Amino acid sequence: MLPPSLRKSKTLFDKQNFFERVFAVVKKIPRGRVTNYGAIANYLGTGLSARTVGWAMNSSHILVPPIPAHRVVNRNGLLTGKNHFATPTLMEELLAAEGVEVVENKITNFEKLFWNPSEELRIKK
DNA sequence: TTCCTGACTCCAG
DNA sequence: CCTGGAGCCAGGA
Repeated sequence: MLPPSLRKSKTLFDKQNFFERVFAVVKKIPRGRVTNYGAIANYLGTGLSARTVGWAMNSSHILVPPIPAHRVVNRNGLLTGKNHFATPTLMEELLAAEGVEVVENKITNFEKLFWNPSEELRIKK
């Protein structure tokens, strides 16, 4: 039985390390590749809490140095978080600089560029 | 403490 | 193909 303080989170990951885990994964995303919130959540074992991953990204801008949050988009390859960057076009520009083509706020060839942490990082169970 | 919101997803119509 | 509702977790008011 989990202690009351952790019982709320059934996925029982240490809340204090959750952000660190998210950041650690994001940092490992190869240049020119992208992933989505759900994949990271799944990798961390939080499964259905993709929103929390996005929330972590929201807090990431205070990090020094900042993590490549622009490589994380939603499941459709849509740049849903672009408005949270310094400028509305910064996210797209950063991706373009890595060779990732973005059209209408959407990453083209998203399936090919998709980087799945659960596979790439080879989780042992 | 309760209520609300959100860089998400999934599922039913 | 599009829309709405529900589940999810952490912070802020």
